[in-house]
Amino acid sequence: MADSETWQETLRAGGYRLTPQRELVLTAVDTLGHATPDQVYAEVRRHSTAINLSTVYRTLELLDELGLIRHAHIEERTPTYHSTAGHEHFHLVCHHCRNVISLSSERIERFRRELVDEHGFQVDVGHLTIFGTCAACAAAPSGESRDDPDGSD
Amino acid sequence: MADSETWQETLRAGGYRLTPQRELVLTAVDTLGHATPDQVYAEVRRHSTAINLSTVYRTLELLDELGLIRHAHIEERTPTYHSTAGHEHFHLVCHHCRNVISLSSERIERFRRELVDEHGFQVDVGHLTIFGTCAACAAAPSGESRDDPDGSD
DNA sequence: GTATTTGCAAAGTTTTTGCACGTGG
DNA sequence: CCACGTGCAAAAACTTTGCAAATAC
Repeated sequence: MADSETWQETLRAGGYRLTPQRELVLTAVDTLGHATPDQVYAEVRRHSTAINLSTVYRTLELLDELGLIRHAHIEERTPTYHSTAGHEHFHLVCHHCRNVISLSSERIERFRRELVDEHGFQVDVGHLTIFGTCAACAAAPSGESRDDPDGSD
Repeated sequence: MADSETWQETLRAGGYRLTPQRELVLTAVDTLGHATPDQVYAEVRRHSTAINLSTVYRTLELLDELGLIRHAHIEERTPTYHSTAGHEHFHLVCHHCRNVISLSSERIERFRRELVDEHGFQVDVGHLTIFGTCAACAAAPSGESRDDPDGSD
């Protein structure tokens, strides 16, 4: 993880170059909070046309390897990237309204420890996504609170 | 969930017909434990050539809607289907060796309750996949225990 | 008999790749 | 300068769709 290093230092330390595209992608992920490659591309294009979708894919993969961003599986079949600038967190995603709630990794600490103690399994908290039904959607008898008419996934 | 109904009754109750293809797909998912559409297709083909890949996709979707199977996201961008015949469970998946450990929903009961109490969020346990590092891979300094040379995802 | 389901082939989406050109260090 | 990175276009991988033929009931 980038700890106290700047992203520039992290790239350099890995033997990678600082390019405008890499900065644009990193900034876009920070701005968006959570974003699929397509969304990152769209966000970058708002600031500059000087980027190609395949570069976005390559850059996201690189930044993920370097720990400057992380990805989880919030959408059905596209990874969703998020910044690692803040505290480590995981996600609750509502099946119905697709709202995403971010929770600090402290909230899962006890359960995480149980899995280590009993199974020797170390949870990757930053990658964790928990699906279910949020309070609002559970309360709505039909689907009044839904942004998305389809309750799939 | 299919509770005490047979799969035949569940299909009928939904107004759907009993077809050989639907039985073959359901059996394949039960046999495989966890499987992507491709793997289900391959398994079905071992018993019969009388099925088409698009039918597999359509059938998996239908069986999922009816609760006869469930899907989680174990692979990078393909849903993985599993039977609902046994007890409800969730999955631990190792990033490195890709081994899948199934745990009974009881194992997550306390944490599940915390999320309900504090956030009103009801976890969909059957859909839950937790990524991390298994005991064997944590012990292996380089990567001796890996089936998969790549530690991605 | 007839509405549902399937097979087939074609189209749609999303992601990856090869390669020549451009550029950061 | 020169190895690394990017744009472009084409290919690959995966999934969905339209429609005629087959079939469950």
